[in-house]
Amino acid sequence: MTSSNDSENTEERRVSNFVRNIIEEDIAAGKNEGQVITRFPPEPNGYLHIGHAKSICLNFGVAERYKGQCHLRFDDTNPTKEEDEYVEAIKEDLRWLGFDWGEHEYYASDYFDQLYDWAIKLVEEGKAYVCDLTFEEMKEYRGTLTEPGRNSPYRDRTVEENLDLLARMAAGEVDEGKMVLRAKIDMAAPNLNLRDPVMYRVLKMAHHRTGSKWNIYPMYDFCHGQSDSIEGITHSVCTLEFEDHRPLYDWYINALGIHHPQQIEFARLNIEYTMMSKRNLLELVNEKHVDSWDDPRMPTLSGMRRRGYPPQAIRNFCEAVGVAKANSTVDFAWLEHFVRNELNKTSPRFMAVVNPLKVVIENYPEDQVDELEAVNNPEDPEAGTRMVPFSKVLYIERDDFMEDPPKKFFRLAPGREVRLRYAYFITCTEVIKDAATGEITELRCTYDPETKGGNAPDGRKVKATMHWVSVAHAQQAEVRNYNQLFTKANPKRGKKGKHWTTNINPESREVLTECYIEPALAEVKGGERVQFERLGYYCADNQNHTRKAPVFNRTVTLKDVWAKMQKKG
RNA sequence: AGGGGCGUGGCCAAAUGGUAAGGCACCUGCUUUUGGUGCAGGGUAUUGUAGGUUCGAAUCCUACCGCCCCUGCCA
Repeated sequence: MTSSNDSENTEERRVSNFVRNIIEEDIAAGKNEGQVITRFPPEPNGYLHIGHAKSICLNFGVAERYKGQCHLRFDDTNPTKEEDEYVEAIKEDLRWLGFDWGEHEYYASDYFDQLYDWAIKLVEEGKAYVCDLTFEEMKEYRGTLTEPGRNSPYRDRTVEENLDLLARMAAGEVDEGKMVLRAKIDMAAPNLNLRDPVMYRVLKMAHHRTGSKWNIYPMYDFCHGQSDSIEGITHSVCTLEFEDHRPLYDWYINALGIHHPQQIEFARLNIEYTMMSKRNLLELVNEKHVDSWDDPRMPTLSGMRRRGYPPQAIRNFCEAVGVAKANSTVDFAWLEHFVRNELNKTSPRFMAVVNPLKVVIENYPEDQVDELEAVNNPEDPEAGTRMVPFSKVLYIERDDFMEDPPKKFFRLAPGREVRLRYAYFITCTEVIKDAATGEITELRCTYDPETKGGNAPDGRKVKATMHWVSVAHAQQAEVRNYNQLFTKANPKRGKKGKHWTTNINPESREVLTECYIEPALAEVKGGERVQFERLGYYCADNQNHTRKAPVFNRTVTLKDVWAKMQKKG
């Protein structure tokens, strides 16, 4: 894999974060024999988003940096939510990001037998019991944040009875919701997680990997720490909300006397104008606010892939964002910076007119066609050149002409001369309008044959260079311009009583069907990333794009000082 | 209110007692056949507040303020 200068520089600049500091101290102290084993533990119940990418980059990054390894483990303890489809999608996203877990692909369900044995051990030691309380009763017995809970009336069952009941639960003799296995810890603990937490619940449902073998399934809390332990994880990196669970994991691990991974919690990633919770993303999909999980407006990795974000840009972004314990929300502009930076170096340039205005070059011979040489990527000489056809009738961008331009506008206007990129200087001589609506329908211009290629022999300068396309040679295409999915930087914080979906941006997608692309651009394949000169970076849609009916998604616009000036007024 | 965390410029984030990095954003110039890229420069911080310890504090202590998480048989 080529590591770009950018990623190397970022690597150098980011001297430390607290997770790396801890690991380096551990290595220096000879802890775990200097080994570093991390893991990325997704639940296969949805698609990965950029928030996961932060965790992925951290876990795989740290493993690589310290010559360790990172496991991929699916936390599949709840058969009611998990599916193989998600397992495959997650693996695809991970590979796309560029990470390799080798043979270290695991499933929490691989440990179900071991977990059950451990549960029996805890029962035998009087550290766990079967409880018949209903949901409502359990809640009531749990107490509140400020009041201690009360012991369950089933708390003092004999070991024999507990063993028998647990076996019956496992054998399918107990209905769902009737009994659970709980750890006997402390109903008065100020940390609610320690108030006799549930270890096993009855779920008579087939599991995507273990089939119908089990009628009971371990809770995440009774599974996660032990899974890390079994795999010999040295540093178990997770998000802040699990800080409160650490004492419970410690309790299980100590009670079982097994390897103790060190859990380190960090703040999850938030980005302006988007949201990162699987629940909300699922709602966007289910309620058809977006087309699918991989809708280019989604912050999912599959959505970003479809939108045209390069994986390296996401990795560089995650590296730059850093790792800390303070909750934070990153500027959207920062993400876009990394996307542009990567794309600028790698995408071939083409001319495409997205909002056409017809231009007739009056003094250009009717049947003549010039083939003009254009540079494919000024940032990369190796990308070479291509030929672009020029003829009498062209399209230019509607925004590139103003009949009555303000001072700062230096594109085409009546009587003004500009350059058509790689072609000629042209001067606007006449504006033709629709008699009824007053809309400009066509421009008449003249060209200077001496300026072929874009330079005037007499040395005269021109203030603007514009992109264009020859009508006779252009292919029509669909262009989907995407904007922020939400109108608020924090979509969740809207007016009181208003659902967050009311903050969805009605202009998040603009579909343009009357677009024209130069011939070479029509050769591009689905998934390829290109630049439309002067407009932005685009990606041929990885599902709908065909040679006959091209479809391009806008990844991100180019920076545009003119647009910025207009916005400011 | 009980418990667990967190507060460094507009946004992230370094600095683990020695006198506030860096990036993004923003602003100025220069370069430019993308108003792109690149280059040069610039302004933003009494490090949440108030005290204290110290020759010296973002870093240690105390109090206060603010924000986040926790009462699923979800993860």
